[in-house]
Amino acid sequence: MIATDDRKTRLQDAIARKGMRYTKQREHVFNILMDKRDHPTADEVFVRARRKMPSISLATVYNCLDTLVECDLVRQVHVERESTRYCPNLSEHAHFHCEKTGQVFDIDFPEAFREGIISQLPSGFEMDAVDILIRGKSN
Amino acid sequence: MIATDDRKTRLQDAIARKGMRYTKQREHVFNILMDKRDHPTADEVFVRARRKMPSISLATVYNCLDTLVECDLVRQVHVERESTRYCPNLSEHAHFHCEKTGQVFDIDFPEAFREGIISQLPSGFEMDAVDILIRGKSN
DNA sequence: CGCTTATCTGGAACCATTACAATTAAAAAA
DNA sequence: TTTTTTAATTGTAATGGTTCCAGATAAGCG
Repeated sequence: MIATDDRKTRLQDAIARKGMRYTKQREHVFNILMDKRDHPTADEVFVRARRKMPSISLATVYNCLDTLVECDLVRQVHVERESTRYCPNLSEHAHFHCEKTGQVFDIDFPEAFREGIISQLPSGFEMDAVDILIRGKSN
Repeated sequence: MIATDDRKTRLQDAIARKGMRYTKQREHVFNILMDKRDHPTADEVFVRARRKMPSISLATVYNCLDTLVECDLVRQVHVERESTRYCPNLSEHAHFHCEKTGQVFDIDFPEAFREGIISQLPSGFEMDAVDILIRGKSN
C-alpha cells in the first residue's frame, strides 16, 4: 500500500542521510512503533518484534531504537526513572502519564508555550528542547 | 542561629506529621540539601554526608532521601534516565539542564502556565503535577 | 561475485537502586 | 530513669534496565 511505501521511503532516506545501512531489523522495529503508537518500552518492542522475527535479539532492539532516535524518526520518552519509552510522534507535544494505569498519552500543546518558556529563561540560557510530563489520572 | 532552628523545627514537624522518627541521619541529609541547592544525586549526597558523619551508609542516604520526599520537604528531579537528583525548592518551577556542564538550574515559571496546561487537557484527564525539563546550554 | 565493514547476536558487565537480615537507637511505657 | 518496643540504620546481596564485547552475519560498493 502507498502509506507503507511512504513509511519505508522515509526510513530509507533518514538512514541514508546518516550514512547508515538499511536492515530488516531496523525496518521491523520502526514498523512496530508506527503501527501501535502506545509508547512501548524496549522490552515491549522486543516482545512484539519476536512475533514476526523470532531470531531478533534484545541488544538489536536497543540498537535499532537508538538508530531511529539518531535518525530523528522517533523520540525517547522518560517517566521518572522507569524504562525508556519510544514515541514516533515528532510534532511538539507533551506527555500525560496516568498514575492508575501507567499508560502514556500524547497531549498537544500550543505554539505559544514554547515561546512563553523561552521568554522566561534568564539571560545566558539557551533552550534546545522542552520535555513536559503531566502526571495525573485519566478517565 | 535562628535560621537553622527554623529549619530543624520544619524537619521535626514534617517527620512527626507522618508519624516517623527524628534521626541524626535524616537531619544531616536534610541540611546537606538545604546548604547547597545544586540538585545533587544520592551518591553526591553520600559523599558530602560522610565528611561529617563517616559511618553513614549509602543505603541510609537513600532511605533518608526517600523519607524527605515522603514528608514533602524535597522533590526528586529526573533528567532523562540519569541518577535521580534532589531539590529542596518546593515552589512551582521548571528545571534547566545544561548539556555542556550537566548542571541543573531552577527556572521560575508563571502561575499562568499551570492553568494553560490544564486547559489543554482533553476531558477525562486530571492533572496532579507537571514536570518541565528544559534542555539547552547555559553561558 | 567478492570484499569490506557495519550490523546483529548472546551473554557478560555495569550501575543506580532496592531488598534483606542483623544491629542500633528513638521514644513510649513503666 | 530504666525498660521495652519497634522503627531506622547498616553492609551486603540482589535486581533490572541498559550497555559492552567479541564473534558471526549480511549490507552494499566495486
